[in-house]
Amino acid sequence: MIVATWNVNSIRQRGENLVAWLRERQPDIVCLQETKTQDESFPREPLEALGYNVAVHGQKTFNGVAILSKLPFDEVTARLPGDEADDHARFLEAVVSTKTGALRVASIYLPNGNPTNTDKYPYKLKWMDRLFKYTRERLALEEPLVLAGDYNAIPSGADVHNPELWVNDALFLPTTRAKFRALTNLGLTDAIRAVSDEGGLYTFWDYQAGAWQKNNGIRIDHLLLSPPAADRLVTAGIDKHVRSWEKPSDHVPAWIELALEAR
DNA sequence: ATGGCCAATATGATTGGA
Repeated sequence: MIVATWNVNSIRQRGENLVAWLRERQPDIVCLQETKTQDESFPREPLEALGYNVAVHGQKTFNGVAILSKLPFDEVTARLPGDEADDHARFLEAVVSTKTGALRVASIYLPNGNPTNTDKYPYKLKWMDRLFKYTRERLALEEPLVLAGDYNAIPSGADVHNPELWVNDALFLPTTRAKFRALTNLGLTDAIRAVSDEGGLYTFWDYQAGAWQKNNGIRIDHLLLSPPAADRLVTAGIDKHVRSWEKPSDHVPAWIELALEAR
C-alpha cells in the first residue's frame, strides 16, 4: 500500500498535474495540503473517476487539506484538538480498514510562522504543541498511524541546500527544530530518513530567484510513522521530477510503501 | 549577476506563502 503527501498549492490550479501523478505513482491514499478552496468548489469528480474516495476540509482562499483514498473511509475527522478558536483548515484525519486492522492517516498543514516577529510564530509553536499532545494520545492506541503533510519544518542542516539562508526563518529556527524533534521523540519514524541518509533530498523549491534551477531546496514535507506503521515500512521516496512539469506546485509529492493490504 | 514567483480575491493591488 502506498501512502503519499503533496502540498498542491491550489487544487483548482493543479488538477492536470495531480491526475498525471496519480496515474504514475498509483497511491492508495494521498494527503493533500493548501487546496485553497471551499468544500463545495473542490473538484472531486476527476479524482472519483480514478477510483478515489475524497474527504475534504477546506476554507476560502487559504489553507485547506484533503485525503484521497481507494479504501473506503471508516471515519473522517477535521480539526486538530486543543483550540476551538482556531478556524484554519489545517488538519484532517481518516481511518481505513486493512487486512490486519485499522490504519489511521492524518493530512497536516502546519503553520508557516513567518514573519517571526508577528503573532504568526507563536501560533505555529502552539499548533506544534497541540500536534504533540494529539500524537501522544494517538500513539497510546498502538495502531499503524501515518502523520503526513507539510510541516513547515526543516529538521536538520542535512535537509536544506543552503542553511545560511534559513537561519532566521520560522522553518529552521532552533525552537521550531526542537519542537519537531520533541514530536518525533515520542516514537515517530521520519520515513524518508529511515531509508536514506543522503543529503539533497528536498520537497520544496521556491518559485522565486531560480531556486529550482539552483537546487536551492528544503525538505519540509514529511511522513511520520507510529511504531506499528514503521514496522511495515518497505520503502519511501520523493517524486522530485514533478517539480519540472508545466505549471508545477512549489512542493513535490513524498510517499511511503507499507506492507499492508486493503481488507 | 546584483534579480528573478505564484495564487486568490467582487481583482487591476493586496495578502499570503516559504
